[in-house]
Amino acid sequence: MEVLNKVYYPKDIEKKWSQRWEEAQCFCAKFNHKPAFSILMPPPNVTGILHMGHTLNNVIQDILCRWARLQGQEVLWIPGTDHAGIATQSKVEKELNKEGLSAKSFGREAFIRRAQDWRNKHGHIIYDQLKSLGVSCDWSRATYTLDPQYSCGVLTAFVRLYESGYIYKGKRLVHWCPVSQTALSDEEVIMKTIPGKLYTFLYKIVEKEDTFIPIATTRPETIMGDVAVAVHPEDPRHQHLMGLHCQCPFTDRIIPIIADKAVEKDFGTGALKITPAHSPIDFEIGKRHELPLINVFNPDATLNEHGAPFQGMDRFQAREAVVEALKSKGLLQKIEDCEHAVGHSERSHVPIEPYLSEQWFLRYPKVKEAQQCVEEGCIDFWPKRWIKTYQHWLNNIQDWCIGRQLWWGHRIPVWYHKQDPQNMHVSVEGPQDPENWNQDPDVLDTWFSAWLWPFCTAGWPDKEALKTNYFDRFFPSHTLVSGPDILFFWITRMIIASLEFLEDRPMAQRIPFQNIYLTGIVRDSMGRKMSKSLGNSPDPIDLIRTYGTDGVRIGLLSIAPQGQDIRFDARFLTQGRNFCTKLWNACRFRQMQDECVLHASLQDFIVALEQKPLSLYDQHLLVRLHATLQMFETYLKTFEFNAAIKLVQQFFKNEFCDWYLEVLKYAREQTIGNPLAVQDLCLRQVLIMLSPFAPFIAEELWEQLQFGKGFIHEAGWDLTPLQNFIHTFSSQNLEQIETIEVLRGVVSALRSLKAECKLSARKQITLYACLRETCTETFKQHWQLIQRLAGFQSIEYCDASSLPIVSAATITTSWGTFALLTETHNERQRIQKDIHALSAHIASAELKLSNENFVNHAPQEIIEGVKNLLKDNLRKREDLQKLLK
RNA sequence: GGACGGUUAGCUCAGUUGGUUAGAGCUACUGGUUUACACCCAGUGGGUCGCAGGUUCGAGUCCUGCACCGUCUACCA
Repeated sequence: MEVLNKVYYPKDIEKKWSQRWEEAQCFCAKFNHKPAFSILMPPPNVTGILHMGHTLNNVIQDILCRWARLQGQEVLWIPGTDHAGIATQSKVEKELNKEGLSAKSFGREAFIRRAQDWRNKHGHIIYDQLKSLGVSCDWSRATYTLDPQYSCGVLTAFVRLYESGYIYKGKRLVHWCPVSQTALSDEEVIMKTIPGKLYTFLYKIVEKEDTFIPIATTRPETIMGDVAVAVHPEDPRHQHLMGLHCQCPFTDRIIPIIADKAVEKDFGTGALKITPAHSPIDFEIGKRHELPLINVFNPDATLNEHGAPFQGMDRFQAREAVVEALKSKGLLQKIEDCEHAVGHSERSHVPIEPYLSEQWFLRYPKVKEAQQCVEEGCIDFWPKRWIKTYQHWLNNIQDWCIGRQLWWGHRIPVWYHKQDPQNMHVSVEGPQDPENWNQDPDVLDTWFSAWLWPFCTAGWPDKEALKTNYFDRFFPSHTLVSGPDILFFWITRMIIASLEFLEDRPMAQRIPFQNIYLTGIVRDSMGRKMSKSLGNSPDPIDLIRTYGTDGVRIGLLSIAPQGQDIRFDARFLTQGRNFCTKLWNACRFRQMQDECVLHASLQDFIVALEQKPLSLYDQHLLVRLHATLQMFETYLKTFEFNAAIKLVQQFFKNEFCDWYLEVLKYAREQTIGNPLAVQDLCLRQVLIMLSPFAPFIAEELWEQLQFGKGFIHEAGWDLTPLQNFIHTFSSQNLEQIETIEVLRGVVSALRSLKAECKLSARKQITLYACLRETCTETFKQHWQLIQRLAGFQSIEYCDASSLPIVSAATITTSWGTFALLTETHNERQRIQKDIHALSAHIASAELKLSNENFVNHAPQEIIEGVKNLLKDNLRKREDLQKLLK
């Protein structure tokens, strides 16, 4: 018969199955009577390229989907991409700049066309990369956040929130990115603690000759925007100055010295310059004291006319210049080093400015409900500890600045009348007479579209679309899988949006997902975050080329404990690849033994098992297989993927290959048991367990070995027939089956004995055995196998006194003592060492048992356990002591 | 400043409700290759479980304090 290639070549096989799955539309969700299961794929940016984080996330989602399919559920997994406002806009701007053009000169319409072109050209890259990971999502339902229907949902959400009073326009300090020149939300600002300087300047008191007040600041460039100096009302140092005025440097402004409790007495000089247009605290103080707002910056953070005499300078240049100027006037008292936290733009990495502007804000609806649904357990977190973080954020939630001064995105559906700009029109369709209106120039934050993902992907608010997409069947989804970095950006907001917009349902039907699984961060082998600038982020596509998709998936998952950061090292992928090869070869070995015939169902396998009586080795393996299957199921239910994959690997390698197949080579010669049927069943179940993790190789071998008529994911996961079958023999025979474990221990001990004597494993010599009476029969029953596995020519049974002692190496097991004739020195010493070790264990056990407290308090089974162990050790020691005599 | 996570073998990590002599994998070292697989097999070595106390008959596991590493979060010019 035809046998597999000697080596597994993933590339062709992956291509073949990707095509076959797609042709058969395996992963398109259908309407049927199966239980429904769905997952929301976090949409990557259209500008994105696949990184290790995506790889981990999507593989986990794929495992959940494939596992659900195995269990007979109908699975919907919608993929998609996000238009990524700032990221895409800056990418296109850069491209234009290269051509010597600027976005502004290009104009809004032309720019958007250009961005669309860009998306059409590059949008498929991330999809192709995802496909090569083997993800089983429904590509026919792929959604893009700027699709017309999706956009309609976004605008509808805006209009509804506006109408119910949650969206409003306000003039206040926002986080301003001087590079992208747009406002940002709180979440897009990253606080970094950086070293800076704290300058102390002297402001001249107007009312008193030659008197100064020292003020401390880290931002001298905003001095021209000062409108007051504030001190703490109870600060003794400045009592005499309160109510007086001082001169604002570089301007002719006379500014008051005011008292406000927000000033920290102990920081700096205790006197704070108040620049309400450039600092949130100052803004609040300014409001309380009705101070004017003076903005000294242009949108790009160069100084404007209020910043004279430094107009036109960049903010950092201006800082130097101001310091120099005041120094030359003798008004600089000191410069100190100081660490302080400065907000940085998440995208362009520059320090953000608190900047006064008019923006759209959202006051979050349904905050209480969002907390409640987690408290009540409608939504569960994995790992649980994230619940605290989630609740903490909701407790401190701030209004969301949703407007962005960009062109790329959903334009805000608000129009201002040309004659009367106070007259606003807010609707999805826009006004009837557009010629009389100007639309708001801003677009919405990208996350304002992403937070609608759970239902806009199904066509919300269009009721017909929701129906044709079986929304009610597949909502809520089962699990959201993501990194914790977008817990607030996206996950929490999706919960709020779903609670708000699906209002006519009970809470359990309004939440977007039942579980939130937060993965760890993939770091490099030194524990650093992966980043472009460090160049420590491997390209998953390269890794797939080297290790195969399944190798990458297995390797990555086996080092990803639940919610813990991952230290990535390619050598783990080597393990994954090696495992695939091993699996491949075990199947090849099966083919070499005998023809494989088509088995259509699990029942067929069991029928095959019943054709011949099973050996003890067969029975033992089947019992182990069953235990493995049950454990596997538990692990997947509790999202312990790394434990699950390790379990399968361990069963397959240690129990199946290294033990059973070696036994089988002997058993076949002896024609005992039913090794073919046992192998078939084990391989079948191993492939099934592996299929969510390593879908390509599993599918290929499933076909090669003819384990079913259809795809492997149609195999089903009902263990009952197997359980019943195993019960037929294991119930009366369990004790005997368990002796196989001891047998393995004895074989291992004998191998070790030979190795220690520097004898080759194949060296055929005589084994001297001094067996315990109760074990003699069992030992003899397995002797031929032991002989073969450990390599002995013959055996001589003897009692302890006749064992050849001094010139022999010995080992003692629970079945008895074994010895080899060899030129070993120090054998006595070795035995003494063993006796010594045993004595320590014996002493500890005896101490325990003589402790009344222990005997009175400890549970019976623990005491029994200690007693048995003591007995066993005592006997072993006795055996050894006999040898020395 | 607050919250959370981590600290167990050279490395990466398991270790359930406290309970028998703390386990894997990788690496290292030794040896082997018979009916699959050198992307293989067998064997060996290696740990006062971060530190200091406490509770208990019994602590890697529970409690208290400390140290170090990391993440998030709020920030004072």
